[in-house]
Amino acid sequence: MAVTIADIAREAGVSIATVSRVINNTKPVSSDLKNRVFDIIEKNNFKPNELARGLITKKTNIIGVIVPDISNSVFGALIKGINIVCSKKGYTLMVTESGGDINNEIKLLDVLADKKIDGILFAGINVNHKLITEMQTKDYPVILVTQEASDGEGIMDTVVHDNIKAVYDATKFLIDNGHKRIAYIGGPKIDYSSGKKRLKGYKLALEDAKIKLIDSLIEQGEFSFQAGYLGMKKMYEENSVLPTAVVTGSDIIAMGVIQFLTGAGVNVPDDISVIGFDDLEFSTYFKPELSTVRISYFDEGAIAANELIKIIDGENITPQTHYVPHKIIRRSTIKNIN
Amino acid sequence: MAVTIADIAREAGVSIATVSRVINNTKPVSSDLKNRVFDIIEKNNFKPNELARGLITKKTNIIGVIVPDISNSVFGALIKGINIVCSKKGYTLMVTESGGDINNEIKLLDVLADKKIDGILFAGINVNHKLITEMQTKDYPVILVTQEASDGEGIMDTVVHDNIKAVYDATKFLIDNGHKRIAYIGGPKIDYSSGKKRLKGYKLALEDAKIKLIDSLIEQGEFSFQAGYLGMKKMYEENSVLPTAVVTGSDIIAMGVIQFLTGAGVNVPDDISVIGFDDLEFSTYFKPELSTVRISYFDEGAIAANELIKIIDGENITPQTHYVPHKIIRRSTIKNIN
DNA sequence: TTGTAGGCGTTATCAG
DNA sequence: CTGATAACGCCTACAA
Repeated sequence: MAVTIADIAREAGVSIATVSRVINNTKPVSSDLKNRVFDIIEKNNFKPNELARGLITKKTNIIGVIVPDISNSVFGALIKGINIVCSKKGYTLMVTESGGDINNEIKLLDVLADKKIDGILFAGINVNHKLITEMQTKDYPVILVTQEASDGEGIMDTVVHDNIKAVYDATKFLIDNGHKRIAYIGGPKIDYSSGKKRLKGYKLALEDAKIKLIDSLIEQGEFSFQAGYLGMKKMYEENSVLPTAVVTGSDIIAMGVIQFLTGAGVNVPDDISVIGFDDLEFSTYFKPELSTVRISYFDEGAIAANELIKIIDGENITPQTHYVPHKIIRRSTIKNIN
Repeated sequence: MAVTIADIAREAGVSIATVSRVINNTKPVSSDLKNRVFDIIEKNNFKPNELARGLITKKTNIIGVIVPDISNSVFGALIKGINIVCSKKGYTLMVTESGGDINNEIKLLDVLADKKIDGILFAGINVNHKLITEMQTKDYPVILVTQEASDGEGIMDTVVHDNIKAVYDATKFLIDNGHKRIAYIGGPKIDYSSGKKRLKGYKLALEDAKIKLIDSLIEQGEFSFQAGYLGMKKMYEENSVLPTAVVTGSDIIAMGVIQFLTGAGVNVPDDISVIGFDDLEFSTYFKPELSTVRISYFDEGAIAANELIKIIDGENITPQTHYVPHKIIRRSTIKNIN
């Protein structure tokens, strides 16, 4: 049986209340008494039971995290960023995986609630009205990371990168390098921020450059190597005139694209330029080294965690969307054809 | 204020005890009463407070995880495996990151204890006597994953791959392909399972094949691309006769090795064969496609989680080391020179 | 500055 | 089968 506050009180010859006060420094206690109690606590290696404490204070110092895929390096970086600030501020992480399925996400919202977490950092695929309503009925704060709400944007506090702008910049970068026939191979349509918004950025950039959109140069699928490979294959087979460049929804997709191209005897970047998205560690090791849009998921996690903790601490914050800057990284997969 | 068991009892016109019984199905309750209570619970969406419950039952259904690096894909896969079985069995994961630092690990052992987790899955770098002693004084079970104890092996329940055998097999594979001058570039010496043991496997294989060990063909450093690059560079510069093959401690190291070799005009695998370790997703996308030793960290996590839950459930298990099988994967970086 | 006692939401023991 | 009631370990008015 672990030592309790009562044991300490007894040994120190004081009341439980007094011990509690010195532990929490919540009310003045004479310094000699304080020292005596501290010594006894130290000696017995006493640690207050956090369950009992949480029962009263309604605080557990646990923060819940919901991500679609724990083993995906994007979310790995995100969680690392979250953990860095949380652990520093005395919070422990409860990490869960949703598979991106909304019913699962709703379930996890409850599982974590049952665990009495102080707040949640939520990375979803499509944070729609239903999900938001669900979140708002909870008695803990939740912050969106990596993904903004697809419905009623601005209602939820959010930390993301500007997906539209990021892909806009990527596309613009290719245009500035002389490309006009630019394809897009990106993530799924259901994925609001990473699917829809990125596509939008692509379209906007073409529009601003007065380049006509060509439907057969747009493919949407999974965020996978295979999807990139197959998407490029389809495009290759269905277009008599190939694009000179392709914007992709992720580095993994880009790798699949390049894999197909190389296999088909199309040289990257001599024949076709390719730009990725995310800037995974491996993108540097890939051959040819992948040009991409660097996103700091680590930073997003850290900022979101900070924001959440502020709210937990009672700071009155009006919901807003924080944008973490991105950066175009030029490596070896883009050719200037001006 | 959330609804409590008292509210349910009142509305159902029964005692709190009765409600508790129908919830936990711990003692017979007349079926009509049971139904009435269930209905009211349903209607009010009542969920027992897990803190209060845990206070009494000494069970939280939380499992703690300690890994050196959350964003490392190896541990990503491990955690995913752990989570799959834990979530299925009603456990939630508390994930922490140690940086591989022993003092940090000891601290986390306490942080998690304070959270009243039911048990811990521990992935360390060097699980020495001090750490084991620390673990054994805790009042919760801990299972080692990915790493066996460096001191007093067999004392702790452990789930790992056989590092010695795995690298032995890798080295043997090269020998069988006609190689005799085989180098080793692996992880740090402090790392017991992944550093020391893998080196041992290499040495054993050479010994069994009656190949003399050459000190200048052995490099130990970090598990990083850079370490692989620099290790190979050093070896390249210090040996007049290059090896015909190199065994590495990880895929990342192997990639660094190949990067240097390629840059130095040495062709892989025509001039030098290389074999990695882990089989990361990216090893297939790498050029040339990396031959490697496949380890299923996912399985290790799943098995370890299962084992831990058994212990938590009171099954009396004698500590043992479970080995998860590995597999040599031949791709494009090994040449048969027989 | 310190102590008493009630309560947080459950489970578990003991009667009936 | 069902109901009081004492824990579980701690915090926090309220008194003193």
